[in-house]
Amino acid sequence: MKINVTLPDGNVREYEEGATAMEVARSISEGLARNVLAAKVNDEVRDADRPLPGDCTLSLLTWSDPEGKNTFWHSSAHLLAEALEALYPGIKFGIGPPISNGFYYDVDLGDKVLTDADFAAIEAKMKELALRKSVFQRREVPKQEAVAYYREKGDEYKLELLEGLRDGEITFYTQGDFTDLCRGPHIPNTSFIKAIKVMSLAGAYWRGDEKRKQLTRLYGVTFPKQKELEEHLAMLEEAKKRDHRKLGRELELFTFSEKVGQGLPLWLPKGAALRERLVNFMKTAQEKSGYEQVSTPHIAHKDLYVTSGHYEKYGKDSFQAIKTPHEGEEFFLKPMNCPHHCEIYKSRPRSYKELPIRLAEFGTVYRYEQSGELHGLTRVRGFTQDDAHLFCRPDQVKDEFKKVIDLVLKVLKALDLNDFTAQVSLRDKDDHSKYIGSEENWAKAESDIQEAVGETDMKYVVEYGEAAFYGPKLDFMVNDALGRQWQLGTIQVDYNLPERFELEFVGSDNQKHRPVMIHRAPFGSLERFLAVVIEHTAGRFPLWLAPEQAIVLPISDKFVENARDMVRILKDSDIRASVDERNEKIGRKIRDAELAKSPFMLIIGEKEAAEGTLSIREHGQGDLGTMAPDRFATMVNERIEAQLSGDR
RNA sequence: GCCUUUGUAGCUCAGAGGUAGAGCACUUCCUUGGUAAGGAAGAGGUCACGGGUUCAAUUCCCGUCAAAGGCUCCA
Repeated sequence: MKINVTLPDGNVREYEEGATAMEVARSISEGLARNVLAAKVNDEVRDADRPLPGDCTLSLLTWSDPEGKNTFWHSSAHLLAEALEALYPGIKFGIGPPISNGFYYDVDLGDKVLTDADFAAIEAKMKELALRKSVFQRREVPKQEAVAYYREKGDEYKLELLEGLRDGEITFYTQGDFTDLCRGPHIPNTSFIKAIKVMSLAGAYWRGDEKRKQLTRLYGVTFPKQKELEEHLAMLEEAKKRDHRKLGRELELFTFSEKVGQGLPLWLPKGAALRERLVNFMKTAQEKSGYEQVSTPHIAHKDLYVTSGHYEKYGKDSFQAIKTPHEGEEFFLKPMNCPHHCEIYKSRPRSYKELPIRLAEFGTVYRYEQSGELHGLTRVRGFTQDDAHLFCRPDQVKDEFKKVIDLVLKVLKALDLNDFTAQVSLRDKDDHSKYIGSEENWAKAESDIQEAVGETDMKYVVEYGEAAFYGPKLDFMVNDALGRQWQLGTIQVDYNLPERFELEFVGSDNQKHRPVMIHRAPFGSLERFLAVVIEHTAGRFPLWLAPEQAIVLPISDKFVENARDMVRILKDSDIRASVDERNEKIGRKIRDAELAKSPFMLIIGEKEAAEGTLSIREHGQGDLGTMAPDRFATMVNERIEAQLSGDR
């Protein structure tokens, strides 16, 4: 019997029945066979050495395929487990999956406490075992046998995993002396794993449940070539250099103080200038789009959050109430702006004619985050949202959504964040019971969102079951310069709050109707957004956003006065500039300005002073020649305009 | 909150059971220099905080606080 194998290029080849993917690879080329990690057979990823099931489509997976990498790292997790079992006999195993940058294995080490001093020994053991070229042997076993195996081994974690599996679908993989319950697939043998690094150590609750035992999680990363490991480590180094916490200190953007409290950033003048630019940028854009600015206090009466439902849901995780001394009334720091905005909406009767009403506020909110969760500016306890709430009629949802998407795209463009994905989060397909709001409204909003998104040219994915209980949403996940993904802007439809606050408008039928509310924040929070911008640009902010756009460098003190005059001229053209008045040589001033990432260095000496010009040097570019200050200002302002209109 | 690690000058980091060091930054002086570090001198630390062990602790032990990586959570 022969079978027909269809390859990705459409070629159909004939093989003997029982041929493996590896044999197919070998028939194409030895080189390919050496690199095959796994095979995708009719869309299922399988071991390359398993016989093909008959006529099928086949793609051979190598390191360059995401599934190939996953398989490689999954097998590496098994190798890590094998090494750990060899080094610490009797330990128990949780799970060991591949992740986006490597893999981990959760283990119960009993009384043994692992520290990073043990990494070298673990790596050495893994390398030793990898060289044995152990094959990953697949074996289908009856459930009883699997249970018996782990009973004897005394591994309650694997037994628990087995409970969730049906008889007949259980497979074991064995490489060397290590056998693991595993669906597979795996790479052909351990010798593919050439470069190994144990990265870090962490506690991880069994099955992510903090009431259960905390296991030791070991993270590792492996590669088929030593060079790739080195590149990976270099990439991590680069990420460290761009870390917004480090750049924030170096560029004097923000700081933290133990006295003020953790998770509460203090913005330094230059950082505050950045915030100011972002806020102004957004305000201008919003004014053009029919938003109205409002302003609400930082605290509110407990009743507000009882009405909104947040008190019940989050009260215990929130900060403690502030009580008035005589009446004992309870107030809370505001964790979000929407309840306040609902009250603004309610301040008078509303007609269908005035909808949509768009209330915007750069509202600073406070949330209690667990101490271990705080991280630089991306996770803080006090932050400012570029928040707005759109109150509209159900028939306006699509249009409003569309406008918000345009606004978000404009923001991302101005910040050069061109690599992003939009995620549409809809209801669980099978279970509509956990969502509030009418079936009719949901169905309409869900199709509105998808249509609105579909009418743009951006990439998007639809996730079912990811909607909030109160409405569907659209999130923007931005990939930064290092390929890391961040959730920034968000647009959410909300049926819950209009209900709870009993919001109404009078329709053309003279009847009362319930408006739909849309929450939206293109930046998300200024803090997190700036963190991403800092890391994405490595501190070289777009010209329009840079705290200082130009620094004037006099050749010697004789020209300080001329330099000051130049700054005055530039400021008249809205260029942010200052003078480096230090008694230093020009080389030094240039070096420091380059390190401070000043976009332009304007050098003024005898020649320029006589001509009334400036010698222009651009950050990272070098000398651009001389220019009169007004011409320089025009050039800068033209560039800014181009950046803001996304036209470059 | 939990697990592992860390906390020495403004920053980056050495160091040792006998009360501290470097580079950069800072101050003063000299130098007035043309596209990535001019020279000299000086000042600056309760070695995170609180206990304990010790003749002696910044160093060893415990606790607290803060930070890093992860887990959990995220209106």
